[in-house]
Amino acid sequence: MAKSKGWNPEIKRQKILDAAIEILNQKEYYASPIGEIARKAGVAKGTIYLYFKSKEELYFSILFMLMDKVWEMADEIQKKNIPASQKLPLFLKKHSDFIGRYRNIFLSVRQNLGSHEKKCQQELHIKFGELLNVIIKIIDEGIRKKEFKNYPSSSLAMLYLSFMFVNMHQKVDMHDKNKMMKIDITPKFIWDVFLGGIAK
Amino acid sequence: MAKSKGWNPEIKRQKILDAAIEILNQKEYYASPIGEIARKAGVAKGTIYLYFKSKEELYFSILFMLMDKVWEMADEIQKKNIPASQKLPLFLKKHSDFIGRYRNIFLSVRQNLGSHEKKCQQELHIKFGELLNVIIKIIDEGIRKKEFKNYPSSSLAMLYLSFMFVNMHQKVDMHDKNKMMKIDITPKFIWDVFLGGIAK
Amino acid sequence: MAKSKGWNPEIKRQKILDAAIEILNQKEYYASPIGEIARKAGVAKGTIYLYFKSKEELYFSILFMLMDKVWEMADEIQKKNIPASQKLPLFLKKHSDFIGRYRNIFLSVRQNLGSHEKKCQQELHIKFGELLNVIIKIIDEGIRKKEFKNYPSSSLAMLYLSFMFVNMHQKVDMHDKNKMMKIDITPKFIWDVFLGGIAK
Amino acid sequence: MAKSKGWNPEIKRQKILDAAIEILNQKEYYASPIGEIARKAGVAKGTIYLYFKSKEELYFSILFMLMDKVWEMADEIQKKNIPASQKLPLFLKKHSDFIGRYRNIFLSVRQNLGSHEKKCQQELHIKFGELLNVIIKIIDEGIRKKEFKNYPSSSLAMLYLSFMFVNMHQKVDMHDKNKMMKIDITPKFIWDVFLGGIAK
DNA sequence: CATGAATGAGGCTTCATTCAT
DNA sequence: GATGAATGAAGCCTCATTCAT
Repeated sequence: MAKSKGWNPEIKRQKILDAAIEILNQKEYYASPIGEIARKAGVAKGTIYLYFKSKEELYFSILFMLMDKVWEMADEIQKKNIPASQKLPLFLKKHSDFIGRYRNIFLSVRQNLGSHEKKCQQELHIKFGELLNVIIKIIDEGIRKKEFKNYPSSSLAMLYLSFMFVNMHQKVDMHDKNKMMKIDITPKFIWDVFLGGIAK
Repeated sequence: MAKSKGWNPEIKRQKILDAAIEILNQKEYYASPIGEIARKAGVAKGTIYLYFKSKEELYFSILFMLMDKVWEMADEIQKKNIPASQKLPLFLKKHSDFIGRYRNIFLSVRQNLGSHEKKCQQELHIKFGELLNVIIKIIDEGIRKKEFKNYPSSSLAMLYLSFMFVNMHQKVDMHDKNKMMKIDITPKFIWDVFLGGIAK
Repeated sequence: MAKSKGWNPEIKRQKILDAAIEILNQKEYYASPIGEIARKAGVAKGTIYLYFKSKEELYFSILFMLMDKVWEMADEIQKKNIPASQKLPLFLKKHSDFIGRYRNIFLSVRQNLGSHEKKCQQELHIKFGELLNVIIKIIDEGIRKKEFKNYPSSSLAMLYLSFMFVNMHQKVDMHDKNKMMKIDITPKFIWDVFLGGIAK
Repeated sequence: MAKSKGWNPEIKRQKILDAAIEILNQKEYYASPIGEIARKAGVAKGTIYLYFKSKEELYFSILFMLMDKVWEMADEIQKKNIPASQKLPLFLKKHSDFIGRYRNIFLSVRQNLGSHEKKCQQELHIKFGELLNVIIKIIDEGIRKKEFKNYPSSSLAMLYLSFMFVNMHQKVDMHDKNKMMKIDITPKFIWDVFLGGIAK
C-alpha cells in the first residue's frame, strides 16, 4: 500500500492465485508442482514464497477465497426481499456455474477435511459453518413463513449444501446397453425434487 | 508344494488391502506412501508388490472392491419383492454405514475420475454405470407402479446416488454462536426429504 | 556323482547356465534378473543358489566356461600338423561362429575387467593369459618357420585376439548418402588383411 | 538478471559430465549410481536433473560428446594435405590417447547398441556412421592414389575403426611361466601390421 | 533337494523450499 | 522485492538373497 510507482503487491498475489486455481482445478494438489503454478503465473518459483508461506498456505488461501465468494453469493441472496422458496433455487443456480468452474478444488476440500495443518483446517471449518449459517437463516425464514415443512433447519441446510457437489450434466457408460448416456441434472431439476419430492 | 500348510495368499492380500483402505480413507492417495501401508499391514514394502503391480493398481483394486460391494448391496435389494419406495430407503440405510467407513476413498474416486491410467478409469466408470443401472431399474419400477413422479429415471438415480456422499452426523462450527453444533442427518431424514420434498 | 535314481546335478546346473547365457547375451548383467533366468531354466529362484553362490558367481561361471571352450578350440588347432599360417585363419573362422553367438557376453567381459570381485577377475585374467599363450605358440612357430615377420609374438597375438570382438556383418547408417549400408566383414577378409596388409 | 556475475551453466554441466565420465569409465552404466556421480561432481543428486533429463540422457550426452570429438579428430586429419597412408596412422596415434582414457565407455557403446531408448540409439548409430564415413573417404582416396589395395573401403574402415578398441600397453598374466607379462601394443605397431601384414 | 514368499537395501526421480545474487 | 539454481528428503519400485516349508 502506498508503494511508489504504481506497483501493487495485490495484483501479483492475485496472478499467482489465479494460476494456482486453474491448475489445482485440473489436477490434484500433489500433482500440481509449485514450479508449474509459477510458470503459469509468470513469476519465479521463489516469488511465490514471498506471498505465501508454503504451498499449503497457498492452497488454503484459494479455498478461503472461494468459500468467501460462495458465502458472499449466499449472503447477498439472503438479504433480498423475496420468499425463501425463491432464494434457495436462485442460490443453487447462481453458484452452480461458479462451482462448476472450481468443482475439483471443492471436492478436494471435503477429502482433505481431516488432514494435518490444524490451524487452516479449523478456519476452513469455520468458514463452512458461516456458509451453512446463511442457508439456515433462509430455511428458518421459510419455515417461519410456512413455506417449508418443519424439518430441523440445520439438517436441511446441510442436505441442501451437499447439492453443491452433485456433478451436473454427467456422461456415464451404461454397460448393458453398450452406449454412453448423458444424464442431464440441472439446478432446476434438483430444486424441483428438493421442494416437491418424488412421490406421486 | 512348499505353499502346503498354512499359507493363503488371499489372507495376506486382504491384510494389505485393509491397511491401505484404512490409510487411504484418512489421507489422499499421494499422501499415503506405500511404506506406511506396508508398516500398517505388517509386511515389507516389497511384499506389496508381490500382490499388486503398482501403487495405482492397489488403489484401483480397493475402489473396484468397494464399488462391487455397493453394487451387490443394491442388486440384492433390487431383487427383493417389495415396492420401490421401500427399496430405495433400505439401500440408503444399508450402505450408509458401509459408505461411512470408506467415505474419503469414495470421494477421491469422484475427484480422480478423469485422471491418467486410462484402463482403470474406464473400468471404474463402467462399474459406476452398473451401479447407476440398478438404481435406475428400481426407480423405473417405482414410476411404472405410479409410486414416483414421472421424472427422468437416470437423473433421479444420479441425484439419489449423490446422497451416498452426504456427510451424515456432522459436527460443524457455528461461529456466530460460538459453539459446535451437531447436525444429525440420518438416512431416514434424507429419504423423507427425497420422497416428500420440503414444501409445505 | 553316484546318486541313486539317475538324477544328475550337473544336468540341472547346465540348464541354469544355458538359460543364463541366453539371457545375458541379450541384455546387460544388471538388466538380467535372477528370476528371469530361473524361469527360463525352469527352476525356482532359490534353486539357483544351490548351484551358484551368487549371481556374480553364476556370471563368472559362464565366462569361465566360454573362455575354456575358446581355449579348447585354440588348443586343438594348435596341435594340428599344419602350418601356422593355416592355423590362425582356421581358428578365426571357427571361433567367429562361436563368438557370434556369445558376443555380448564377451564384450561385457572386457568392460568388466577391472571390477570388484578380485578373486574371479584374477581367474578370468589367467584364463585369458592361457588363451593368449596358445596363440603365441602358434605365432612363434610361424615366425620360426619364416612364415611370419619377426614381430613380437605376444603383441601380434594380442592384436590377433582383438579380432574376436570385431562385429562381423554390420549394418550401419551412412547419413550423407541417406541409406543403410551393409558392411560385410568376414573372417577371411580379416585374415587377408592381417596376413598381407593393405599396402599396394 | 540474477544469474549476473560469476555463474556459468556450462561449467557446472561439464563438472557433472566429467564426474560421470570418470565413473562410467570404471564401471558399468547400471553399476554407476547417480548419487555417486553427484558426489564426485560435488553437487546434490537433484542438481544433476537440472542439467540432464534422466540418467540415460546423461549417459548419451557423454557418448555423443566423445563421438563428436573423435569425429572432429578424424575430420581434421582427413582435410590435411598428406597422403592417406599418413592420415590413417596419424589418426590412430592421435586418438589412441584419447580413447585410452575413455575405453570402457566406448566399449559399453558397442555392447549397448541395440538397447532401449530408440531415439538416442539411432542418433548414436548415425554418429558412428559419420565417423565411419570420414575413414572411408580417407581409404577411398588411398585406393584411388594406388596407395592401398582395392579392398572394399567400408569393410576396411570398419576393421580399422575396431583398432580403436584394442587395449594398448596391456599387462597379462602368463600362467605357465608364472609371471606377469607386459604386452606393448603401440599405434605404430598396429599400423605397421595393418599396412604391411604379417606375412614374410 | 527344491520351492517361492518375503525381505529390505538401494536406485531413479520429483519437488517444496532456501538463499546468494 | 524478484529470481531461479541448488538442495536433499522422500516416494516408488526392483531384485538379489534368505529361509520356512
